Amino acid sequence: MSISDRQLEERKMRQDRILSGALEVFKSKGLEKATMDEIASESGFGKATLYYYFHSKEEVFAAILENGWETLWTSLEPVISGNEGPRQTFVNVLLKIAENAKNRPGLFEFLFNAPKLMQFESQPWKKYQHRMYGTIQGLLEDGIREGEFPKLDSQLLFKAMGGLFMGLVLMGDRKEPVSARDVEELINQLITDPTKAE
Amino acid sequence: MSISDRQLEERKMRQDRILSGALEVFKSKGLEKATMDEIASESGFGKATLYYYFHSKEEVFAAILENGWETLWTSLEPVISGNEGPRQTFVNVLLKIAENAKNRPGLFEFLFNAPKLMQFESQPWKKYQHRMYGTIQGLLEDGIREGEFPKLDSQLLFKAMGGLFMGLVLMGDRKEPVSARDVEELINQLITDPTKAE
DNA sequence: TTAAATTTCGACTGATCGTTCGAATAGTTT
DNA sequence: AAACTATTCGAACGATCAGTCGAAATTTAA
Repeated sequence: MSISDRQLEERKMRQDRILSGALEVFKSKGLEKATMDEIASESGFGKATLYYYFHSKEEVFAAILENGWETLWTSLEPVISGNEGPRQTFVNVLLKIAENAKNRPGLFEFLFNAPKLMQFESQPWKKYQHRMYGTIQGLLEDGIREGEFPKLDSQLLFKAMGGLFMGLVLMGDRKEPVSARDVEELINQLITDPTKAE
Repeated sequence: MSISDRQLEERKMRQDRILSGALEVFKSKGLEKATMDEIASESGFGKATLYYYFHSKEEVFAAILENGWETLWTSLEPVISGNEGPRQTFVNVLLKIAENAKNRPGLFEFLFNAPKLMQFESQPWKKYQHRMYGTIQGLLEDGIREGEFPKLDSQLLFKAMGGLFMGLVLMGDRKEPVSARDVEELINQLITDPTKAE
């Protein structure tokens, strides 16, 4: 007989345990300064055992990103295929991302910032990243076309709104995370909505 | 006799040459992956010579940040002490930063992003950073009080506007940097100005 | 129970790289 | 020119650490 379901499941649990130990270390040290020894002791395995589950430190790192992006994207899909207007859908997407960020503190700083300086061979998480960015860009374009956003270059608007959101969710002290209410209020008060001009 | 002015000046020029070589390397490799050998060959000195001018790799890095922040802050001072309203002054500050970023491409990504994961002993550039953030926060508070921005929590507005600006200036392809015109137009069209509500 | 497969791990290795050494060269002063 | 100072640098050192090895422990299958 081959390998049992339970075995596969347990193996996956061990991988996840390694991954979450690794995330802690990466968060505090960054990719380069994090050592496999530290990841090992943080996750409760011997160093060599890590190499039984992953080929390299980079692979561990990549697995964290891949997992994170996939989870994020999956949670976003229903929001995106909802049938509200572009502007509201856009806000809903932000709210959902903020919710994710709240549930897994620290991970999202990674998802968005980590891959800057990194030329691994394959970056499978980029698939999700591009999908997400594409979707958001599309929402903004639709919103502009329908007059729910000011008539601006959509690339520019994308950068601005992307940055704004990063600033809200990922900046400053982690102690007081930004609430969903804050995000929604802020966008609606701050960002001109031509359809609501009095 | 002691050391001549010219000698001091030449020494400073050599330090600057090292710093700008180092910036190139740090930009493409990051702090950890950048090697002193590469910085040496990039700046045209032998490796040991670097240590004649700086005590360590970290000191080189810190000198880049310190220089950059000081230059930035100095260029900001006249803008800040101008006597336009808070909102316009805020826009002017952003424009000035964008101008700086354009003149020294790549440096500003550093100034704002690099010090995240870094616990050096002394971080003298933080002085400028705090001054700048404090000033901007003050402008936003004044702007809110005078009704030039929506009535929002100023911390939140600060994060949002900070992020927005980072997104504009530091995100995406470096090839097509955001122009001053873009920044100004975007802020004025995008960010609600209650005094101009029709 | 015994054989086979899976999982674990401490000790070792090899490469990388920050930093130091000591000596050579260039420049300045007397 | 001689004495002194400032500058340069390749070679060597030593610490760190990713990744490997081979054997032990544990689990599963027969």
